[in-house]
Amino acid sequence: MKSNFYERVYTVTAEIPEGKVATYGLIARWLGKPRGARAVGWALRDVPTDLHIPAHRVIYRDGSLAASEVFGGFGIQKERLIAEGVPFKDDDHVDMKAAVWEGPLHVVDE
DNA sequence: TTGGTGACGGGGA
DNA sequence: ATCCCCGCCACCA
Repeated sequence: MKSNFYERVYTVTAEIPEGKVATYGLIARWLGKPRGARAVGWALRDVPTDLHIPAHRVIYRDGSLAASEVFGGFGIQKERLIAEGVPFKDDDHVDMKAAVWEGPLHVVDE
């Protein structure tokens, strides 16, 4: 059993399929921590780049993206999402209704 | 152990 | 939509 919250966040995030996105709160919920959204954001902030975790697919509940500086530059996250086919509602909001991932079909142990 | 911190989220004005 | 405030959580000095 891995009590390591970070690892569990990475595991679920790694499962987000191309063209789909998830939110911090959703991931927290799948991990059994409905109120742990901030902790998820914290975990994603420290993702080792060599793990190839698609952290850019995790966005805000309202479809907006992370601070422009976070992914190495203005618009980087948006470009990557568009390249994967993620539908946008407008210039800076993902079309959540169509792009949110349903979530892992299996239970994520604690 | 305590306290500060932040890639959050929800509710109210 | 925007701003503000507050509760939550894991981390790290």
